[in-house]
Amino acid sequence: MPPSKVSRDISLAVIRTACSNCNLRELCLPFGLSEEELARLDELVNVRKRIKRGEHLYRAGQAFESIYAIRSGFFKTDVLLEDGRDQVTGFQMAGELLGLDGISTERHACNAVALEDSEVCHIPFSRLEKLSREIQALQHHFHKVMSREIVRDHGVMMLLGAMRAEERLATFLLNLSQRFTARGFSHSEFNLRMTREEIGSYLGLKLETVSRAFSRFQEEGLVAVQQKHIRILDTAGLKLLINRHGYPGHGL
Amino acid sequence: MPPSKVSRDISLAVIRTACSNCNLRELCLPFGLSEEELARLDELVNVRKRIKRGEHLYRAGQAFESIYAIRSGFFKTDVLLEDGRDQVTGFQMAGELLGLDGISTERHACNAVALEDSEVCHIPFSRLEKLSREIQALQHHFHKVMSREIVRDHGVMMLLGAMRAEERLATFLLNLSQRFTARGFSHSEFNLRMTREEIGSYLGLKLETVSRAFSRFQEEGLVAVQQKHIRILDTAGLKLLINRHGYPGHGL
DNA sequence: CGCCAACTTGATGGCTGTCAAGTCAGGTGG
DNA sequence: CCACCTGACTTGACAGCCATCAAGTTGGCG
Repeated sequence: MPPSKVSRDISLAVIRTACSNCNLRELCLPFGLSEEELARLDELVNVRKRIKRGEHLYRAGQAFESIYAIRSGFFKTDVLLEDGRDQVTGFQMAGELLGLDGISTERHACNAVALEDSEVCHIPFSRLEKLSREIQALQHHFHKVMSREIVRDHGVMMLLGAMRAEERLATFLLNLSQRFTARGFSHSEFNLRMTREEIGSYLGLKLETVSRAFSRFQEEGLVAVQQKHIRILDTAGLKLLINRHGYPGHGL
Repeated sequence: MPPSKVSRDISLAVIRTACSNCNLRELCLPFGLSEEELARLDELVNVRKRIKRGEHLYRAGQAFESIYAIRSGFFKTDVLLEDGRDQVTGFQMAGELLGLDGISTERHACNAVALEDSEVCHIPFSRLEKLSREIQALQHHFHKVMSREIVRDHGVMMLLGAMRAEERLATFLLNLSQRFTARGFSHSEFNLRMTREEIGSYLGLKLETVSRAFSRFQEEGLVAVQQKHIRILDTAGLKLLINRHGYPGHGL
């Protein structure tokens, strides 16, 4: 595992930017704001940071001050148990927010690590709260984003608590596909940014089990797997696979 | 499973109430508000509903309009898969909020069921948003509550993804104990409101596994179990049990 | 008193974890 | 440009934890 050396401060090239020009407007905080409101958000979200692959955006325990919007790149978040076990709690891509977990205790509750060279917008939280007291649409949208995170987490609980290995992986692939689609990329072909071990941690499986499930999907013609490159060949087949184990005598 | 007959409207005895007199002030939304601010919250949260054991407070798919603060009683929330599998996503007790999942899509994303006769305070969400634009402390506290839910969910993911059956149950019991303590009840002795099957669903286990784990805890003198009555005899022992399976060669 | 849901306990099996060996791909240095 | 090296991945054999199936017990309630 890489982070053996003491982590220096993140190499942050600070750049001016503007939500009003961002092509992720529709996915991110600016959603639904008027021109004038957008301009006010711009004043707040005006600093971008570059995070290189493998570096931490923040670590569990650090004081919380800001949330981050992913401008480009790919992240994972994870939590650690005292004895060294860890659990990946999510993978985040462009347009999604990082750091919401820190509001609760004013300290970050998880680690956020870039899985590829990335850029994030820096959003001081107290200023966001101030602005969302003034702009109703911003307030409401922010609440929706937090709520969506809660709903997403419940979906992961379902996945971890009630699904078998292949169902979990199928759900994961379909979810990735859908999120890539929403960003204008191919829904059927993409590169995984994370290792089998990270996928396994997220899905509550060991890396060998993830690997075997991929192989089986390939045998059955559901996907074409070549290392990190994935082509989804049979979306319907993957969906079908997920709902086959509910009632006894439902096919298997 | 009971809900076979068509669910009539919840029998709701509507009662006037006031946050300013509520003995759950310190746990609930009013936390940190001044006298005057409290009075304004009172205007909003002025209706109480009674929900009888087994009844739904809301169902997945219903239009979202309000969140609910539990005044007394005990609830579970769960999500359903199309094929009939379900996953309990949480157990909620007095002072906790229900319905945050509905903000995202304006429809409830899960079911909320009373596990004993309960009372909830009804909080129209649009009015809460309005008030929290005007009262900074309320806004901030509400954000903290949502964030806390996210952090809690990540803890459950850790539990489901990285722990074994007995660790999960121990974690669950310690969590209940801590929450009862915060409400002024005994930390070592309480009654479970949920069945073994519901505990199992929450923990990603079958009811038989939950039962066996209880028996084993009893054999080892960690807890005294008599049906739904639980006495925790060795808190330290339960905690110890949780961190024994991390690194290889860590005791087991 | 009897019924039924909830719970406990035992026997068995299967999914996934563990351990191990081997393959592949990408990057580095000669 | 190629050999080497390393991390990531695949595949196989085996084992263990938990699910499944089944029978019996308990406790609450009408």
